[in-house]
Amino acid sequence: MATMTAPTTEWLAARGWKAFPFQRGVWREMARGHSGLLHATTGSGKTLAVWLGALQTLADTEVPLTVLWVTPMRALSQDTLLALQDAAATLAPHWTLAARTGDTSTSERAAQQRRWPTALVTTPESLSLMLSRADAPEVLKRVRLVVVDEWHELLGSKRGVQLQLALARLRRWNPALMTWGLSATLANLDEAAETLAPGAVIVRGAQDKKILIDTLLPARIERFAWGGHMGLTMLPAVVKHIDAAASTLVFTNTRSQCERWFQALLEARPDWAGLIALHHGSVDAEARRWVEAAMKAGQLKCVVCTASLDLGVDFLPVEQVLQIGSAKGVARLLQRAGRSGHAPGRRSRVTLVPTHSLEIVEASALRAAVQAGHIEPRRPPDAPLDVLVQHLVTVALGGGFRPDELLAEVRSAPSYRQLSDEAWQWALAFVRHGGESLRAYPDFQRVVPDDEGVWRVPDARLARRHRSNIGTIVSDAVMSVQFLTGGRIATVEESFIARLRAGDVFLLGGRALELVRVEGLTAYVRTAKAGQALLPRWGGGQLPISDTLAGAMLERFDEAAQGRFSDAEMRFVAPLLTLQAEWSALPGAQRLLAEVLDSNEGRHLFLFPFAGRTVHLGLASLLAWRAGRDTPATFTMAITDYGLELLSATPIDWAAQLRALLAPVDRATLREEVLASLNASELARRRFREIARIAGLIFHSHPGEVRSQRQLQASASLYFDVFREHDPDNRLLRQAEAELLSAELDVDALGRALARMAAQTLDLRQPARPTPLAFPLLIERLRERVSTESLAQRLARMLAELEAAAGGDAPAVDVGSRLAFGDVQDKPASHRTRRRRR
DNA sequence: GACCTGCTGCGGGATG
Repeated sequence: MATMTAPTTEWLAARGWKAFPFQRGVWREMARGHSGLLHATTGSGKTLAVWLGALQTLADTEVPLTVLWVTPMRALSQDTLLALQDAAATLAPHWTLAARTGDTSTSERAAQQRRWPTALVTTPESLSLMLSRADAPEVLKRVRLVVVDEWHELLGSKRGVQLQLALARLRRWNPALMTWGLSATLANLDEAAETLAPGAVIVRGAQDKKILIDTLLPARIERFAWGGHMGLTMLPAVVKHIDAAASTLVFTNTRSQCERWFQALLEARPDWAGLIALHHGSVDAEARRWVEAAMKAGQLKCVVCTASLDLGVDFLPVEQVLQIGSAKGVARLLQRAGRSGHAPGRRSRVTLVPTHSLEIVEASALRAAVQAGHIEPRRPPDAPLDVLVQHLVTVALGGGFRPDELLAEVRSAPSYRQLSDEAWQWALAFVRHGGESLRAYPDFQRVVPDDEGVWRVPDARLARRHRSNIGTIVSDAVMSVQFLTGGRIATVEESFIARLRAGDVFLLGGRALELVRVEGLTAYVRTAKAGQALLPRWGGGQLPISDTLAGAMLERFDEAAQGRFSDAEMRFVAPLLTLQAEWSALPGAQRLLAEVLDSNEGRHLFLFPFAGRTVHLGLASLLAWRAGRDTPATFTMAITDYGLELLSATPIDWAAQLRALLAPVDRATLREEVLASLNASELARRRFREIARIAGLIFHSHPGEVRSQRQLQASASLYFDVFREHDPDNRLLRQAEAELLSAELDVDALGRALARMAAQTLDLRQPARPTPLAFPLLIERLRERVSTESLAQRLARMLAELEAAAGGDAPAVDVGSRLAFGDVQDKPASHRTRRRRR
């Protein structure tokens, strides 16, 4: 047995590490057996700090599974394993280390089980799978330390909740278990620490990362920003910027934007072929691994990517990061900036590339927020029953449980601290026989108490099915896109391919492809000529800008209102803001701006709460619903991250009514009103699919079987209807509604926004024409109504006339004549994506 | 021919 002493400064220096004070802080806390949360800037040596602490504290014991190291990504597991092995080779050569994820081969798994390694690197899902082993208690009770890497990534999701339940289990088996989280900085560090482990100490690591944030400003200011969000007008400047550095990571917000930019860069610089690559969630895994390796080896000049490279392989050679379009939040920007200069003492550099004028204000706001240390919080989900139900079956497989004991354990997981007895009984009944409406079906009698009162899974087939469906990530069914000759290219949502016909051309994986035929869940393609392609649209989440960022923007507007333009970005947009102030007013932290404008379409209300598009969607529906309660009226709405538009044919007296319509109400009333104002049951039905999957009602996969999206949606929908008719109190139904309100509509944020607006001065203006702030909303709504061709023409005309008016020599524009829709046929929004060039 | 919005992450194992 080797006993380790603290590594010497020389030992650390030889590996390029300085002994930072926070590292000693971690070692001291560990020596006392404390749990903790270590937060520090990326690339500051968090991993080594905790690992060295583990070696010092635990190296004189060498039992199987002394340390579990949990990472959110398989790719990270491999990297982490190598880093841990390096230090252990010198300091604890008697330790064995291994990784275990979905990538681990059957033979490796078998070898691990014959002799568990001292330290195991794994994922939350693989940890849950280990809990489902019959010998889980014997094997896992020896764990003395769990390290959770990138805890901020897991904290706010059901994956984090699943991990909380696993930790609660390990803690019951070993009450002295230490838990250490590694995290980026968050607004709610206390909550993050407490959610990880009760009483965890917070250790602040190195925060001295130098981050340089600058903005690529366009050649001239567009006072009426409408130019889409692709940002390709910035191409020449971006090319120049990439050219000037050895290596660049270009972040885009969407996969289609990623594809489009990659093509555009290649067209601009054909000599970069082979030197630039693209990387996003739909690109084939093999191709992604190649890109990561090539970037790491310094063979690539530039990678265009989405959030797929937010985490992951640490690219030492990355010199700079470009962010095309809004970063949406302070934490996201920091995360991305941290991809460059990823080593202690090195500087990160991120350059923002705005795709419309207001994003230049965002850029200024982002820098201010970073300087002030304002970073978004991440909040754990509250007692999701689908995750609990899955966990119950897992535990029943992993040695079985007695309900009373398990209840205490589950309540020790912070997300379930308030779990009611009724909810617990419901969850038990659900795994026992599927709840009231499913009693008749043996497939839902998953867990049964034996003679001694221990609940177990008696059926080997159900056990196997459960294991192959463990996890909380529910993604849409995707089709694999392959060449006729067999090479896999990428995956796209079934719905995208379903819209195409043989012969159609689309851009994917950096290539123009022609669809040949579809077989099952595979689409066969051949190479087509570039230049005439449809862009795939993937079904994705919507990313509203964060409260933190929106708040920072309002502060910028306040400064502008006082005539202060404190940085290059604000000076650049000064003409836009000045015009806005002239024609109407600027919004501000204490001032809620509303604009009312009449056209021959009707009366437009523009409101600028700066609360992000999710909140604006709920708010627009709520306003329309409240307004229509007294006087029947039909509204058309548009939303952006900055504001909303309500258009009514009837001349609503907004000046008299708006204040009252924005009145805050208590939480329960607000939830009722929001549900009433939307097509809530359809939205909840969609939400229910995820819950049904996690709770084990429907199955993502049986080994050797692939099911299409349509099948899954159909069966989820069936359960939804059955429950609603025969079991209306079903708690999974209620959860779907609650998640719709919280996760999708963010009704609590809406409540906060209403409260904030009530405290603001309402500044209602009646401008003669659409203002720079209103213009994007006008466009947003037009986009939904008219074809792109005529939209472009109309916009060009509107813009020319608004610019003329802004120039000062033109008479006030009669907006009505500009907005006449007589020449335009209304079309469903989907036509925009169906359009084909012939 | 210009125009295009909408992210990421995981996952079996008994038997021969």
